[in-house]
Amino acid sequence: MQSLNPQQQQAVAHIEGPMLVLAGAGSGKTRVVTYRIAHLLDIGVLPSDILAVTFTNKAAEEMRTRIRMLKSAHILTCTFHSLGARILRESIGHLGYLNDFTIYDEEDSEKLLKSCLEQLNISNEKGLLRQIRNAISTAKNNLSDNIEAYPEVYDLYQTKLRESQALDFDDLLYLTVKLLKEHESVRQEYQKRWLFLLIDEYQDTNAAQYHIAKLLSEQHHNLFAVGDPDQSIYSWRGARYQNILNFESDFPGARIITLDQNYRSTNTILQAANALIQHNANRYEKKLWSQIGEGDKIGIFIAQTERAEADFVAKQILKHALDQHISFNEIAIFYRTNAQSRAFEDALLSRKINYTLIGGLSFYQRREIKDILSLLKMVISNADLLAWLRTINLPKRGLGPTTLEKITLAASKNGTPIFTFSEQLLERPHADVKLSGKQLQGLTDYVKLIHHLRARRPSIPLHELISEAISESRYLSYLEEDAETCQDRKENLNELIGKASEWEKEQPQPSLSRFLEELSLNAHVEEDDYVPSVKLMTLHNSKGLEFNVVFLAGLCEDLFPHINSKDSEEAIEEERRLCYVGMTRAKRHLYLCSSLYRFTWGAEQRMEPSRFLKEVPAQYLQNFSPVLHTIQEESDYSGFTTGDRVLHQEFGEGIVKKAYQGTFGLTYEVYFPSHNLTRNLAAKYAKLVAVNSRPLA
DNA sequence: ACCACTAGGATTTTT
DNA sequence: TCCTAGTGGT
Repeated sequence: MQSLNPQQQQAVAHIEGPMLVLAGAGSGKTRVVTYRIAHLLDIGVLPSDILAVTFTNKAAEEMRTRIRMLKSAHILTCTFHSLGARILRESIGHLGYLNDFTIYDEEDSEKLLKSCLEQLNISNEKGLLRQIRNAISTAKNNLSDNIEAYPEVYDLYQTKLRESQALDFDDLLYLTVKLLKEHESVRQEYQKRWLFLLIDEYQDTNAAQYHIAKLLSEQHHNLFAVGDPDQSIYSWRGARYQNILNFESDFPGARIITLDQNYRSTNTILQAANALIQHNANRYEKKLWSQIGEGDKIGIFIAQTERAEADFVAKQILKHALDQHISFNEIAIFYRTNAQSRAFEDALLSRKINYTLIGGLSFYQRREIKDILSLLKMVISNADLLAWLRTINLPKRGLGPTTLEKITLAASKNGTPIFTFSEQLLERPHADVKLSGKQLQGLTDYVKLIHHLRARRPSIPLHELISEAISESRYLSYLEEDAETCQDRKENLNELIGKASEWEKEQPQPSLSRFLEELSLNAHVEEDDYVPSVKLMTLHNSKGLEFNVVFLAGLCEDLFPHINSKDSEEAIEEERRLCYVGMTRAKRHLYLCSSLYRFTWGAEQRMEPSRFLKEVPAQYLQNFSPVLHTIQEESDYSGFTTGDRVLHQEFGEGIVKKAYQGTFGLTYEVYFPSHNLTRNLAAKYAKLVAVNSRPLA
């Protein structure tokens, strides 16, 4: 307790009733949550009475380990989605579903939706598929069961999900709310199970998540919510930061505590971030402060091209690593869209800097992994249509799209699960499905393969089952058709086997179904820390993390803020919050980078520097850019141009005569009247300071 | 049914 | 620039 400030202490000591902690960036939020859990345990609350819900798997993991550092108890920490999966696994029967449903990820549900469009003869023009997917997702997250456009697609999609005995990600929330709302006994059961409920990142809860929180805490009222409205960045996923502002009225008797002392960043970084977020009209005033001291100025770099931008970042990373002995693990590059990562990967690779790409296409989303996992899904399920479609013709068994459509349609008409239907087809022919001898043989092989794996499942460990699935299906010979990618893919499969056996060792009761469930909800938990590496990620992925050195890249108008957010001030404000989140991840060194030209879709495009650059006052900035005049015209960055007055440590006041790119990077030719001396000074070595008001004598 | 080739569309952000 | 859906030949 003594290591906490008074506000933190109050939050930690809070026991019963609703509480909202408005926790600014870096204000020790995780610490407060973990200490409070420890405190609850100290006063005799059982570990099993406590439920902590976070926003990402990573955050859940982090919280679990932080709690374990304090207490040896096991506290259930999970995301809303995995909480939903857990509840539904136990109780979905009340809604008329079977409880051994499979979970479809984004790719799966998009494929399923695509098949719906095809079946209804609706062509996927102008990203209609995506639009409908978003509409369905939004509807479910807002707890509505219809959409305006193409309701028939929604209906068919739901029907197909049910036929496949599958739930999509949004169902995990939507159906949980439905279950808790409509079945009082079920609701009471879960209200009794968890007497203390903690929710992190409360500003990013959507309607469904909000209702889960409300329903679960209705009896005991012990809801402890933590969040920061300035860090709400998921409105496009239905998040409503208003939830945090309405907390007092939603949960009568709520106490509210604000944490505004920042323990992470230098004052320069905080002031700059504060200044930026001030440009948002819709916000509750809160000013972070810190005792860490002023620290370095924020580096600004406007490159000519995105390549040059990446080069600067790579160079600067090496400089920090070599000069200040900062580990690569303490350095991160953030960008707005995943596609931006490539330039940085190239630059880091060419300098042999280890890096880890966070997010993006994860291991478990790779084709070969999903193929084999789908095969394993068929071991468990008779109904999983997508897993069946994915594996039935791998390797080629003579069953092409036309035949598959006939089979799936007939199975659907029959009301028979797809695999069961396949088995029946072998025994007696079906009027609508005529198969050639070759096709019949192929289908027989497939059914035999699944039967074989099903028979083997009880007697061999999981990782052996996986390698048997690979060998028995002759998957490797299929991979060998593409010589270029074959080696990589084989290695990935080996890694999958390795990961499975590792997982088996850790689990008290390993089973195939648990393994698959964990993977579908926890698709990226990788990351080996053995080799220090620079972390590359989107700004969204950066939430909740901190690094000694942060590069915020691609600060170009239309990229960040993104072009799609231009038509509404609300959306621009969310982009600004995203920028705020990025800046406040930095502990000591922050760089804001941009470029004047950028390759998009193969063509070079002129970009304007982001408005966010101009919203950070020049006094906090230090310009590293080579193209001074361009920048000076366009905004008020620090950095010097001809005519600027500067102060030098040794020579005193001087005037910049020229700025140019020298051997040591940006260089100034400066005249010092008091010494009657002209010197060429490299910007990175001579620490020149701006002299603002006073003219030279 | 499968293969090879081509034209046109794509990039926001995530559980 | 890269990926994928669509086309036409075998």
